[in-house]
Amino acid sequence: MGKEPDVNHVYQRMKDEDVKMTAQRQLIVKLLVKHQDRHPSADELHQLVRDVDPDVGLATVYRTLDLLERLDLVQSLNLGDGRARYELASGVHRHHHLLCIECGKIEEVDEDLLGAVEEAVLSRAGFTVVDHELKLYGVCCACSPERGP
Amino acid sequence: MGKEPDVNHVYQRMKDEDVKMTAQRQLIVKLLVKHQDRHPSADELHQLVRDVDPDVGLATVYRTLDLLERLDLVQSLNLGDGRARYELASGVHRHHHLLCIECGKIEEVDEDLLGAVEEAVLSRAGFTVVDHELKLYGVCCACSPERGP
DNA sequence: GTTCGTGCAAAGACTTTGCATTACT
DNA sequence: AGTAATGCAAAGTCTTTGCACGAAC
Repeated sequence: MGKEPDVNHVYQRMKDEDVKMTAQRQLIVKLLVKHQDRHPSADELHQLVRDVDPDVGLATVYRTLDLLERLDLVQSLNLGDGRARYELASGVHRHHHLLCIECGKIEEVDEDLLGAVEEAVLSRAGFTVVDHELKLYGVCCACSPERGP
Repeated sequence: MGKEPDVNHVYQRMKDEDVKMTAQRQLIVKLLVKHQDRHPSADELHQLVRDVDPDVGLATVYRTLDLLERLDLVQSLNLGDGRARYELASGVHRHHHLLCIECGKIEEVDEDLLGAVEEAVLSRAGFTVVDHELKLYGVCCACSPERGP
């Protein structure tokens, strides 16, 4: 339990917002939850959708992702490969991403590590931080030579 | 002096790398230095270029930016508006960006505020950070209601 | 004189949009 | 029934690429 995003939570939010619950939207949400770790692009998600229902169009995937993003149920990421990637929103702040420059694996850091940074920015620049996005590029545990595979 | 990127530093690096110094490249570098604070997109930079030499093509701007990025003289940013933006590289690490959600102003934070964060990630996830990119969304000094304009 | 860079236009990738049809409430 | 969502295809952006010409070393 807790604030982990799950299918029911998303469905409930959509119901509260009076958006129509279509088979396509249900499927898209289900697959977003199922493949949370994949950070799929719209196109990748569309492939997953088509494996279940080949009639769903790519535009519907885009429109549903836009809808979910407006409802703060999904956030889009830019992981540097020229296309938007999507993940379920996990709370007030985004979580951080560790991008391994060796193997390309994407890990997540859920804790908010930036409290001190945000305070520093406020006092030095008078800038009040509301949200943040942090990408850390480096070498993951498995690729690290000292801990080798 | 110091590590601030300037025209001569960039020219020297290009000379060292045996890339040809063309009028177009000189102009592009000059304008990148002149408009450092603008974080121009390729297209915006192209407009600036054309104000001086209307014959320069957009493809040349893209190719020059790619070249400079490969030489670590420029880094591309994703500030969330769907196009790549560019700035001169300023050292080992990228600096951070403060994006005001009210007025859209982009400020920069040069200090490296993430030392503690990177240590935490290393010890908790065994991930060795090499570079990072941090965007802080919030309200800048000028837009802050308490300090009003 | 070679080699590399440039300009142009075409192609490519990702995303958005218009419109007739379909499905939800 | 009325409204909103869908699918398709076309259009829109941003970026890359092929090729002949021109410039740098």
